Parts: sequence; structure tokens; C-alpha cells
Amino acid sequence: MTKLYDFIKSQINIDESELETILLNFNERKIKKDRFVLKHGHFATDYYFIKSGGLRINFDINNNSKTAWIALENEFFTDLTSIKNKVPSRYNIQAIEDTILFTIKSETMERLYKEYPIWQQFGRQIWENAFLKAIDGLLNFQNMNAEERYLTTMQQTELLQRIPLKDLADFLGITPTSLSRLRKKIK
Amino acid sequence: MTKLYDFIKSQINIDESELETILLNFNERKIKKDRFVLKHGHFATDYYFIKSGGLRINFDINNNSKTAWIALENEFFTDLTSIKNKVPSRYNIQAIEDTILFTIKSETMERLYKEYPIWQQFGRQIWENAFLKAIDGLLNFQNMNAEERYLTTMQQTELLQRIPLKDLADFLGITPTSLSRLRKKIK
DNA sequence: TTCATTTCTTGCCATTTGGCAATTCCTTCA
DNA sequence: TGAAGGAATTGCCAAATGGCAAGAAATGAA
Repeated sequence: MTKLYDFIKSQINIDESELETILLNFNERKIKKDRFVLKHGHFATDYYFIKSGGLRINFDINNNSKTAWIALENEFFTDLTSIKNKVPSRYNIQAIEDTILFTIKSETMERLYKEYPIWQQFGRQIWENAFLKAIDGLLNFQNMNAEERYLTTMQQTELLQRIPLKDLADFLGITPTSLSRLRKKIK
Repeated sequence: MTKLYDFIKSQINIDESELETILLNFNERKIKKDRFVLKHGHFATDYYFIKSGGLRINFDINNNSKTAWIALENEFFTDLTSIKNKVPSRYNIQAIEDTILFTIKSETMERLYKEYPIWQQFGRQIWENAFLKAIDGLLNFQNMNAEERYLTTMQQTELLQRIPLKDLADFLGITPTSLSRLRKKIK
């Protein structure tokens, strides 16, 4: 769990012993490429920390499934809406390659939040950061065209270069056809 | 401060006395329509709770100012990037009408977070909710065209109907010209 | 109320993005 | 290793959105 350990340490100043105790509440889960972590219509029950690999978060909209988001190595992820509002998830969450997660039940998270104020701080910071990332994405959509969004996204992480172009197209909010033309034009 | 009081109560289960103490750290600030709350290039120092009125968050991009977001009555708002990273703000924040804020210094927030675990929980929930809202906006951009975004936005709050169309256009990520045509077509 | 300024609308045309179908290219798995 | 199915590209054309400029409408200050 070194990766998770380091990640938490990078976010908060926590006692070694407390951290050890908290880590005991995580479980490792391995997912083969293309297998589902969560299926649309089911209830999200866990938070995931991605040790390696990545997740594709797909969104069902008028009969087809679009990639809404990609979560990668060293990130926390879950369907927070499903957990908070106890509603079935709108998402299909799927491994984009062989992936290792550290998972923790949402009730356990809640308990740890109460038990360890520093963990509550950790939670706050995680969501603050998630918010900033989402706003960044939003501003990109508001102020850039597809080509600019593509170039910006490409810079951000090399893993994005490994996902199928059709998923990337969804992520960018354009059709695979358009993305293909974009790439041709740029090259 | 009834509004703020009620808002906090709606988010967390807090002792009356603690809440009273916490509220003492907020200050009331009145802003006339069109006056600035924060100017681009300055450092954000406060969190705002909007008692009445609303804020336009503008973003300077290649020499003109675009409305990135609108924050309304009963919402918390600040430039979190500026506060967290201690960098000058990229935003101009301006009152869209006569507005009353309850403000609190970011250092005070930090102190209260540490002092009152329940307040840390409040902070976490605020940002969880902000995240969910941002993601919702993001999905709209990914999966809807301008017309659909317009219709969706119009449903959400009647106050949005009170902002100038050019700001609304920015918010929707289109030009005022296009918005005007959209509206004509729909009517 | 009037004038000046800003916002909004509209016409004309350009650019961006999409839809569909045919073809090619890759994967994968038997 | 080769056949099958999905992914990516491309051509042709359509729809959505933008740019610019002119005029109409709304707003605000004196």
C-alpha cells in the first residue's frame, strides 16, 4: 500500500500510527482490463484509490454509452452522487487496463471521518481538489474549441494517449469522426 | 445571519453553542450592483456565503472577460485555487445586483476546521457538493448542444433569467449572437 | 426626459462539428 | 494464423455555431 500511504502523506500531516490503523480499512482489488468495477443501476458502496491502471467512467445517454471521465493512477474515485444520495449509479465504471484498486466502504469512510478529525480533513482536501479539476474541465469546455481541448488534454498525461480514440472523443465532447479529422489536420 | 445559520444546520448536526461561536467569525459585507468583490490579479482571502443577490465570476481570456460561473443566494463561494495555492486570482468577481455576503477569512476557516471537527465535516460536504455541481455542468457540455444547455439552465433557477444575455452566453459557452438566434428559434 | 452607452438582434457568410456509409486497419481469440 | 468484429479514417454533405457590422432596443446618468 506504499502508493496509498504516500498519497495520504502528501495530503495531510498524520501520525504514523493513525495512518497505519486507517490503512487497515482498505482492501486490495484487482480488475482485469475491460471488467466492470460498478455497473449502471447498482449502488456505489466504495471509494477507490487507483494504485495502477485506470478507470473509464461511462454515462448512459439516449441508448448509448459515453465516456464521461477517466480516472488514473494515484487518484481517488467513486460515484459520490450514488453514495451521498443513496441512488443507483448513472455510470458504468470499467478498467481501461489491468488495474489495482484499494477500496474502502463508504460507511467505513464515514466512521473514520468521525473518529479521526485529520481524516475528515483528508476528505475535505480530496473533494476540494476534485472540484478544482472539474472546474478546470468546465472552463475548457466553455472557452475552447475541440482542437484546443484536444491539445490541452494530450499534454496532461501520457496515459490518456493510451485510451481508445472513441473514448477520448466522448471525453472531449465530440464524435470519433471529428476527432479523427482533428488529428489528421494537426499532424 | 438566519440564512447562514439555517444553511449550516441543513448541512451538519452541530451544537447550538458551537454554531453560535462559529458564526461570530463571519462578517457582513454589502456590495452594490456591479461592484467588485475580488479583482483579477489579487489574492483571494475570504470565503463568501451569499445571503442575497448574486455574483458573476469572470475569467480573463485573450483580452476579454468571460463569465465562467454565476453564484447565487444561499451558496458558498470563493476562488479556492487562489486561496489554496496562494496565487493571484484569475477571476473578477462582481455583484450582479445589490448583494449581501457573509465573509470569513481563509485563515479563520482553517483555524475553525482544526478547532471544530464538525466544521471540518461542513467544509468537506460543501466541496463535495460543489464538485457534484461542477461535474453536472461538465456532463452538460460533453453531451448537450447549446440549445439543450440553454433549456436546462433556464429551468434551474429563475435568477439566471435576470442576468444579461451576454453573461448567460458566456456561461453557456456560446456567443451572444448565437444565443440570440437560439432564443428566437425556440420562441 | 434626453442623450450616450451598452446590449440585443439580424443578415450575410465562414468555420466547426456532425451524420452516414464505405473502406481500411487492428485485435483477439478459436 | 486467419476469420470476425470492433475501431479508425475518409468522402460527401448537413447542421450548428461563430464573426462582423448595422440597426433596434434597453439602460443609466445627468
